[in-house]
Amino acid sequence: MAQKPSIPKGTRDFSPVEMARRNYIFDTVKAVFQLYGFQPIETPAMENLSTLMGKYGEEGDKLLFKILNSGDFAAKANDADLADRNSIKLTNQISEKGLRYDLTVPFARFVVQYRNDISFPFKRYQIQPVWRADRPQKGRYREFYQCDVDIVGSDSLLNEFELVQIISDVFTHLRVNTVVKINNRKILAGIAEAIGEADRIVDITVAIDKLDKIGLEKVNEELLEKGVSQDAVDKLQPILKLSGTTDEKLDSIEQVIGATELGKKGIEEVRTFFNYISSVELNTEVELDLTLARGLNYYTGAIFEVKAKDVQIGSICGGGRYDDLTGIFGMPGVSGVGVSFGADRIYDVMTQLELFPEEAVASTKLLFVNFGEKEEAFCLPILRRLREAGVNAEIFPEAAKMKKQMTWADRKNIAWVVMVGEDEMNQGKVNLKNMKTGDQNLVSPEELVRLLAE
RNA sequence: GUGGUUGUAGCUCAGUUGGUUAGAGCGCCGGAUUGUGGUUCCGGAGGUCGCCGGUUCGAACCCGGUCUUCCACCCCA
Repeated sequence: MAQKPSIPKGTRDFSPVEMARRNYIFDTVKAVFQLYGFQPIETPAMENLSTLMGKYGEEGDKLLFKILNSGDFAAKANDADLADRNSIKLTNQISEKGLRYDLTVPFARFVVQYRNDISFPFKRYQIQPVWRADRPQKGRYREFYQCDVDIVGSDSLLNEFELVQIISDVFTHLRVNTVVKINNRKILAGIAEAIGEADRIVDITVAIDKLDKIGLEKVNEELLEKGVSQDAVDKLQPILKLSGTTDEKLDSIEQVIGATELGKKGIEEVRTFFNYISSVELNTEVELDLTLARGLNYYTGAIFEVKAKDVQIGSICGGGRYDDLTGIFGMPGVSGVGVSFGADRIYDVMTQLELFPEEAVASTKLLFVNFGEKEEAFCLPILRRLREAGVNAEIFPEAAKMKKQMTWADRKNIAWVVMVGEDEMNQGKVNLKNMKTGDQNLVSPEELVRLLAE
């Protein structure tokens, strides 16, 4: 029985038009990365499960796609675990590889593995798909592309500043209105410490991150539910209600957390960062958002998130500083900072806003209509010369009906069509038709090449 | 992972309380135009109604399961 062809949930095919648009995004992102001195690397789609597991928290482990071992893996599995139907224990025995979940952890692995060949600070970019066994919904796919830029081996906040400029440049080129939100994990840690709940930092940050989504009351409820004391929640209130300019926010929060070591350091970092920001003109708004807590467990300093102003779709770019990601792979004391552009979400935003330029869909410039063998022989050398001159050109591969060939050219959005029949061959010329205006002219092959090569 | 939602022609969607042969628009193919596309006119093809099972004399319609879509939660690009 012929089954209906389909692809796995949360994955997508890309048509030529979609690819042209996606490449438009990738190309501009790439160009900006290179402008700032970053170099590309690639890593395999699959990594050893041991390098992936435990890096993204408990949730993350569940969202990893695991790859079954080759061969008769079931025979080697432990009988007791098989009988128990213990998925987690069983997984360890039948799977040792997984699809990468992001590009940062594989990059950390890469850095450690090639530490002797890399000169630090190492600035790399990486544009590849990642996979998450999440349930798909709007702007959320199981296979999607990330465009990562990271600097490892430098503590300087100049790197954070460079990243924000990259973000600004990318979205300026793409004509997407964005706001960059900045926070600092050290400030969050300082807050947790100052209110006497230092070890609850994760629960606290996750809860206050939802502030603009569920409101102050629900956040407080959630905090209490998670076991944060009433006293601590009370102390947190002034921080949640902070407003004003960046300087004002920093001044007020300093009064609360300035005494904690981490908090003090965090405030200092954010001040330095904003000094850099104010030293140049940026097209993008940069805002200190103390409720911004998103990000993976491994962030230790700055946290970034970029939102599209005109479309609601979650963040289209995010990142931060991680002080010791390479430590897990046996290389401690190397700090890194980076951001990741979500190409698929950027695509969705740009589609919704109709921001793709028409030229993004590159196509053939000229088509030779095929009239038959003799005419073919006449056209082929001319076609060759056009291509040598750098003109995207092609000939219809068979002598199909004129109407068929014209329709084909029209649908492929080809700008020019050349028709050569007996009359034209006798005169040694070709009939050049402009598909937009409908105008037709007899020109010599030399003229044709000259005209189209411009 | 939890709760909900969606699925009918290539695409967007109609389809009466369950009742003959399941429709439209767009697209596709052919013709008017044997050397001219995008406009117009005429004609044509295309469906196991997501899949499997059940109820019924009878199911696109009711019930169960499953897959898919989208949404909320969780989390995230």
